[in-house]
Amino acid sequence: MSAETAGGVAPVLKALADPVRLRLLSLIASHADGEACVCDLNDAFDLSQPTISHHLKVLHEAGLVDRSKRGVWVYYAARRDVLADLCALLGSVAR
Amino acid sequence: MSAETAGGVAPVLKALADPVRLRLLSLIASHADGEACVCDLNDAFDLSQPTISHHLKVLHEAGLVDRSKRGVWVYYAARRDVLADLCALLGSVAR
DNA sequence: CCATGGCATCGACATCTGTCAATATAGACG
DNA sequence: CGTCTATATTGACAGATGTCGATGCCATGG
Repeated sequence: MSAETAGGVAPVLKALADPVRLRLLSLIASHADGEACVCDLNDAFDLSQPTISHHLKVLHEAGLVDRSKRGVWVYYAARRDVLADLCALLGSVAR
Repeated sequence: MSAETAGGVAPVLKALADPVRLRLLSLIASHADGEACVCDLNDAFDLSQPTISHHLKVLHEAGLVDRSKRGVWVYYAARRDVLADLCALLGSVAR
């Protein structure tokens, strides 16, 4: 793997490398339509609302979730393609 | 994904979430027999020998590489199965 | 127009992380 | 034994990270 590739992939892995963010992404992806409202996500954790907001921002900035505001609510949607690309890259290292 | 699963996978992802360690693992895995001597790895980076040793330790403690000493040299071998399991888990989230 | 509720941002704090120079350890070979 | 040579450990330091309370922003409803 080139240094450039590694430098590009590492931030995405870093965004995933947290138990809270892993569960957040999993929760979002397992929702119907692959998107979830922040209000639902807040209730799933014993963490403050700003902390969840922070983790969602990290996932978003890594390109792992899309963000869309509809009325008062904000929905985050999982980027399955990004996850699949990452998976393919790891698979190529394993093989 | 359960909190326990997330808590178990996150440390492995954290070990992977560094450009140097990604390239290290990739280098090790791409070697014949899937293992590489530390002396080869040191030369591939513009980093001090202790720093490389530190990163290898992180990879080893995460279970991503095996360590075997043969004479004066130490060889690290990629755990392809662990990488494959991780890949499968990410794939299940994406799907 | 003001109050409320959902979400983001800020500031602060303790902890963790990546890096290096210095030093230790441990085989191999005179 | 003494001295290389290869690798690991230690100590130190700057910068990043996860968390919270307080606060700000923005739609919606009275």
